[in-house]
Amino acid sequence: MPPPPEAVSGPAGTAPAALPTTERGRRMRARLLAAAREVFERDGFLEARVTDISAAAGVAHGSFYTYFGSKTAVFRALVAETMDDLYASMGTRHEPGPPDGSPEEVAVHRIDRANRRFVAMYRQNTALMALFEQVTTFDPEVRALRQAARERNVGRVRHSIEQLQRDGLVAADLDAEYSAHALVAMVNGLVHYWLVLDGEFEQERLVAALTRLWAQALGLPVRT
Amino acid sequence: MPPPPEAVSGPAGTAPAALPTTERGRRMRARLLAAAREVFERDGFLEARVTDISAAAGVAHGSFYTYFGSKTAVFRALVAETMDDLYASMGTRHEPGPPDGSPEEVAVHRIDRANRRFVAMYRQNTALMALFEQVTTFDPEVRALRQAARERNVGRVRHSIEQLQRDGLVAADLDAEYSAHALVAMVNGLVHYWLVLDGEFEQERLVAALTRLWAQALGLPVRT
DNA sequence: GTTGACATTGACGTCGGTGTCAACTTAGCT
DNA sequence: AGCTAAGTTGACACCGACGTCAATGTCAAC
Repeated sequence: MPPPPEAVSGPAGTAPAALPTTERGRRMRARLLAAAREVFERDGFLEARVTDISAAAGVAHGSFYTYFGSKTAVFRALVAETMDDLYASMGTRHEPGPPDGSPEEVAVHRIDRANRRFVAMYRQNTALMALFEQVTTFDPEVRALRQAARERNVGRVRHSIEQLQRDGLVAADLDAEYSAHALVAMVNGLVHYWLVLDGEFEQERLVAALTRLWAQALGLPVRT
Repeated sequence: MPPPPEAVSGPAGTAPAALPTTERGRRMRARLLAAAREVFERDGFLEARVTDISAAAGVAHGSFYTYFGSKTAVFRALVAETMDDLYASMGTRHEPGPPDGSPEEVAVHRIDRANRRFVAMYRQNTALMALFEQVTTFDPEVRALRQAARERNVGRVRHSIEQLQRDGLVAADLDAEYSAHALVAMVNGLVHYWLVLDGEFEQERLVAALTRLWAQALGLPVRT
């Protein structure tokens, strides 16, 4: 009996592939994950072979299946891991003190910093982000992971907008929730589009455009 | 010799698959193309099988290969065909006369119409557009097709902006070329993001947001 | 140093989709 | 009716990726 025909819904999966209990096992899993990232970035999701991954990790083909049930499974693990890293690195960080200026200018400056960080991150992980986009289109689980990440992001932005409203810098009647959604969608969409279609945008100019759009949308003064 | 190892770069291609010369042949090709669209929309690119396509068209498996060299080949044909249809339908069309109002208001109204048409079209072909996005990420030829389509689009927008500048409605020192790129990227990106991530945007609201962003970017008065 | 649970190995069977091809059908022409 | 080129058919060989598993290795604990 080759693959036990148990009705598990996993599209290409096999055994559950439990997490390792040993130190050695954990190292092995990590190596496989790193190798998977490498192979995926080089070959894309479709072209990547499980064989290539185990080969890149320098281990036997079979070992792969000790830790991951299928190619899709490693990919999901990779997405989860990367998303965590990503948000850790994007969390509130103490930037070199904001420039002197009116509260509005400081706010715009902060927005600019955030956009710059986002674009830079996207650029550094272009291959992987493109892969995420790709797999999102056909794997519901990956889509869910990204959706969750996006929700967290929207929440943070909404929070910032509400803060600005409390400070009297943004009109109180602005729908913070909806605006946050729109702004996040805009940034993600723009950067994704730029990325996938190899647009002509130069990084600095893209950041400037984003910041301007945000400022305009929120009614903050734009520095020309 | 199974697949003749000729060094044609086609990733999964076979014979050239010439165009039909007979009326019958043309009908057959059209049927296959329609069936392909159907199957792709239902199953996605990866899950779609050449067998399913020929079955859906009600013809023998072998007939498929008379007209298309591979799954990728039909898909490309489908993209080309759809893009043509799409631009034909988006071309300048005589809308019900614009509302009375200042020239600025008329301009904004026209922008709103264009955005509305674009969103509606996207919505009607959601499945197919998502597929285009997906395949774009790994098929250079499809990417090229879309890039060309995007260039045409940017050209049209740039033309409109320049017209507005000539009419004195938009600042003359605005970089029309760059703005056109940015605006097109914004619309495509936003709509794509909304589509793929199943955002909460309601169609009317999305159109309104897009129009507002355009107007703000161009310095036109926004109707609140 | 023996034990046994955990980890690793890689040759192998299976599976399903792909593309081929030789035989057959259709339809336009003389 | 007979001929021929174009179109159609579907059984089949092939391929290559996948996931399995019996054998073997590792190492901490006793």
